[in-house]
Amino acid sequence: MTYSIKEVAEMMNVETSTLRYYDSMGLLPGVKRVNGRRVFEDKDFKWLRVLNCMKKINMPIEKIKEYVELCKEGDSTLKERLNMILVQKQNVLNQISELKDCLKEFEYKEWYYGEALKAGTEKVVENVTLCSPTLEVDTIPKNKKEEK
Amino acid sequence: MTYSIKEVAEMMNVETSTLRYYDSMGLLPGVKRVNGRRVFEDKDFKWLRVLNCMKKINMPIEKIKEYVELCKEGDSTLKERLNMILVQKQNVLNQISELKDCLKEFEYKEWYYGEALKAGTEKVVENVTLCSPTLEVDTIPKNKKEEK
DNA sequence: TCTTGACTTAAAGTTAACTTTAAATTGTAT
DNA sequence: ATACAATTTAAAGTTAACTTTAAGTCAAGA
Repeated sequence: MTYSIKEVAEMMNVETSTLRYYDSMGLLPGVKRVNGRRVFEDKDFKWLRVLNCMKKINMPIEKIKEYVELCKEGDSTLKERLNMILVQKQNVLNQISELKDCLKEFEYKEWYYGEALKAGTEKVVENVTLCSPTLEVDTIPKNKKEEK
Repeated sequence: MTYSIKEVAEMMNVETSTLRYYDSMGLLPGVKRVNGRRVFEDKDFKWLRVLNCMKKINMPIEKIKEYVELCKEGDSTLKERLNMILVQKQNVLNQISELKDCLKEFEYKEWYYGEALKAGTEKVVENVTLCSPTLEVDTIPKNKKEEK
């Protein structure tokens, strides 16, 4: 099965110009041409999936290109590629960890605005920086405390 | 306790010029001035912490400014702010979910290159797109299979 | 008092990652 | 055959988020 650049763009949810840009930056190795037009095959999708991941973790295009170049060089770069993958894996783990901290902040804000809305004013909570255990308990109805 | 822009920049791990830029974009409301110089107080750190989160989840500066403006308007915007927080909370959850998928891809690549290095060549694994259960089992030594 | 270092603003410069434009070519339907 | 839609390239334009520069102010120590 083969696909045009437009079809691939739709599948990947990007502009065709973005795919052409990636190609011009050397990020789409092995994409065949027929009469000058790009023709995407199944093997290209395997790579597009990895590319997608690399983009999502904010790897700069130059770094992704480095990886592509290593792949092109063959088996002699296996170790280097593994190292690159390990670094990026740690990078994702760090990002997930940071986002989880942010999530906590937003969850606190959700609680904060919930309390403020109940009271009709922010004054009730505006001096509270952290959702301290004490405060947490105080917001749990008395008849529910035992269940905890 | 008060802090100079340089001290804050060091604590937040950003350039002083970045803090001035944020200020110029209206992202540092309430920072006092003494003889024209910015003076950061403890209350400013509370906000900087939130700002930091908003930056980490890739909220554009314009969007953050919107939130700041709503805060300035007072209690009449509580509901709107809660909605904004809920949207961003979902945003973080989505990002975490996406990153977890990426993590899987990198973990697969780690396995892939591990196998390739053992064999000395990529040919052994290069046709394998997914780390299928079958393949997973095949890489577990026979004497360990029972333990699973 | 003088020098040094940290601060100020406004404006210009930088960078990455696209996006748009223009002009040309090709494939498909009428 | 002709029109239309999709493709191509090269080059210029855009945007967000800083960063740098230049020219000046201010406080503290020698």
